Parts: sequence; C-alpha cells; structure tokens
Amino acid sequence: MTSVDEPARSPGRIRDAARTRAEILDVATREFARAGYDGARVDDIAARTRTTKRMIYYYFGGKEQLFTAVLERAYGVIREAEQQLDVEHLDPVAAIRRLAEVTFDHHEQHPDFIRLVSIENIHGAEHIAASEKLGRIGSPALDVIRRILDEGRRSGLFTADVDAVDLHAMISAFCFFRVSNRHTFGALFGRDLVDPASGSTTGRCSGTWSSPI
Amino acid sequence: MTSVDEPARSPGRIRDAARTRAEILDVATREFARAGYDGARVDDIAARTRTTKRMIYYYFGGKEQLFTAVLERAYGVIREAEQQLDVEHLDPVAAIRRLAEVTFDHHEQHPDFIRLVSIENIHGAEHIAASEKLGRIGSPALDVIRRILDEGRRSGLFTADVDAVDLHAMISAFCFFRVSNRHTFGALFGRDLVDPASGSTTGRCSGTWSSPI
DNA sequence: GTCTATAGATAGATAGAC
DNA sequence: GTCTATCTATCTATAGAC
Repeated sequence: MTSVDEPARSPGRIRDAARTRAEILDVATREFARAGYDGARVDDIAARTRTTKRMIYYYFGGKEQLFTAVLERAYGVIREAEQQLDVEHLDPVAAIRRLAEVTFDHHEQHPDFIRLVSIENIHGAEHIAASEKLGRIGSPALDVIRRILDEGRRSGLFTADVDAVDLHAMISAFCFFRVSNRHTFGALFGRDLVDPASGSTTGRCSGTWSSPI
Repeated sequence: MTSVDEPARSPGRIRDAARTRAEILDVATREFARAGYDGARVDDIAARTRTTKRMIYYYFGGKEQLFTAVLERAYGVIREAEQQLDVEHLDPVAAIRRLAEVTFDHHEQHPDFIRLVSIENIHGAEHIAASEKLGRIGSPALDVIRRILDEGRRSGLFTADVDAVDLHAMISAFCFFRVSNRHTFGALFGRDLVDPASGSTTGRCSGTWSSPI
C-alpha cells in the first residue's frame, strides 16, 4: 500500500486499493450511464482510469459484477440523502411537500443515477435481485412517508386512506420521468422538461414546488 | 413480386416485400425491447424470422436504421390510438379522466413500447432526431388536451392556468413509470406496480381510474 | 498489484452466386 | 429477392512475467 510517506514508484499510477476501486467506480458509472450495459466497453472504462483493464477484473471479477457495484453505490447515495431528511418538525402537508422537493432536486442533480435505474429496468432488475447489499438497503423515504401519513391521519389533516408505497410511486414517477424521458419528450414536443428556461412549470423546483398538481 | 396467383418457389419462405418487412419489424421490436439497442443481435433477429440477415440489410440498411424503423412504427401505433380518442361529447373533467385512462391502459398493454422509449432515452433520442417521420408525427393527445383545457376554462370549470404540455407530462409520467420502473420498484419495495393482485391502488384502471391523486 | 500480450468468441456488415 | 460463406473489427476475459 502506498501512503503519503511512501510515494508510488510508477509516477501517475495509484497504489491504493480503496482509491483505485473508487476511481474505477466513478468512471464505470459515467460509462454505463452514457452507453447502457451492453454499450459500455470495459476497455474504455480502463482507458479513462489511471489503472488497467486487468485491475478491473482483479477488483470486481467482470463486467457484470462491476455494473452491480456501480448500482449498489448509486443507490447508496440516494438512500443516504433520504436519511438526511429532517421533516419531523414540519406539519404533515409541509413534510410531504419537502419530501417531494428533495426527490425532485436529487433526481435532477443525478441524471446518471436515473439512467442507471432505467438501464437496470431494461435488464429486468436482475443485478438488484442478485445483490445482497441492495436487498438489505431498504428505503428511508418510505419510512418517512409512513410516519408522515400516520401523523396526518391522527391529527385529522388527511382523510383519504393513502398507501405509503403508492404515494412514494407517485412522487418518484413525476420526478423520475422528467429526467429519464427528457430526450424523447424534448425531441417530440419541443420542450425540455428539465431546463427551467423552457418556460415549463415542470422545470422549476429547488424549494419552491410549483407543479401543476 | 409474388402474388397470391404466383406462389413462392421456396416453401416456407416469404416472397412479399411488405410482409417480410413487417415480420422483421415484429421480431426486431421484441428483440430490441428485450435486450436494448446494443444487447440486441442482428443474427438473433434474423434467426427468428422466416428470412435471413442479408434481407435485413437489404431492406433497412443496417442495425441503426432497423431500430429507427422499429421506433417509427411503435410511435405510429400510440399516435393512432390517440387519434381514436373520442372525448368531445364528455364534460372537461370526464374528458381528462378518459384521456388518462386510455394512456394508462395503452402503456400497460404495450410494455415493449415503453422499453423502446426508455432505450431511446438512454441514447439521447438520436434516432428520433434523425427521423423525418417522427419529426412530423405530432401528438393527437396534446391537441385533445388543449381543446379540453380551453373548453374547461371557457365554461369556468377550470380555474388554474394549466399548460397542456405540463398536463400531458404529468399523465404520461405516472402511466409510464409504473411500467418502465416495474422491475426495480418491485425488487426494492416488493410490490408489483402493474399486477393488480399486489394490492396496490396503482395497479388498477381499465375504466375505473382509482389512483390516489 | 501492475503490466503486456493475446486468447477465444462473436459482433455487424458484405461478396457474389442464383 | 434470397441464399451461403466469410471478412474485419472488436469485445470480454485471461495468461504469465515482474
């Protein structure tokens, strides 16, 4: 292992397992998101890192496992953002609104994540199904929704018997779609769902949720 | 050209340009939808038709053009369904509801279309952009929404100044998401967004729109 | 842990006879 | 319009030296 005291003998190369792994994951995330699973090239990923293709196989075992690792990390990021959610001090309506805003902003700021999820759906979510880590990861957002709905019903603010998973799906659907389908929607209808300058009310958020819901 | 009066000399083969083209498109649609653009194999598509790979290149020119033709036909189908929409006799609220129902049912019944659109988004909608046909195809659904909104505002039923494209995006988002993200959502949350038996209110429609909106 | 070189399989595309 | 055979490039994966 190379530390700051013991510089690498090959200049420009890294000799730090964790760092090499992280760099491979960074590049692989971009490549898979850009070209899809089959479109991504292990050679290209290797060429864009400071390490070699041999190391990708050494660390991850193969293309399939690399993609799974990319997915695991991407889901880890959004789950962490959800865990940061602090809506306990808000009234139920404001809490739901806040949750929607956070989802909206997160998806807009992480288009690569949206693309990876779309790609994984094309492949029937087989990598998620095979991943132990992703099976155990849960969903803080869903827990938060459950608590908000309970509180809203208890205080009489919410009357309809809305299901937490349904509500999560509704919020996700809109936030996901405007990023995932940005290109076809733009090409067909001449409006960029993400760019605020296009004049769409669906383009704006960042704390001021002004959708036509 | 082979007509009904002049049967094909090779039994089991087709000698009808239109029919051969249609059969290739059918198989290619399934293959592209199943495996993605790069995952689909021209050899496999050919093997599943009654013609050969040479004919695919003869009729379409290449894999890229074949995918474009698949997209053009898939969009043609939904645009035709939209044109069958007959909501002029309904009041504006019922008309919007009916439009949502038709979109909901169409997407549920055409998962291959949803997958093709997802795949096209991964590739930045470059095939749509390059297709003259898809540039001119328009959107009957959007025209219908515009008319409904005008009527609703005129009669005073609708007060909010909702934009037609925004409304179209909202309806599409939910209907699209439950099919496009069915697999990851199911794997992560243990609920099938499409299968009605899973107990979700998002699973039912077919004329009785009962979403938690 | 890292490198070069290469195996082994398969892809998209085409030649050319009929 | 249809067929068989094949070219050329490229991809994932690995062997083996250091």
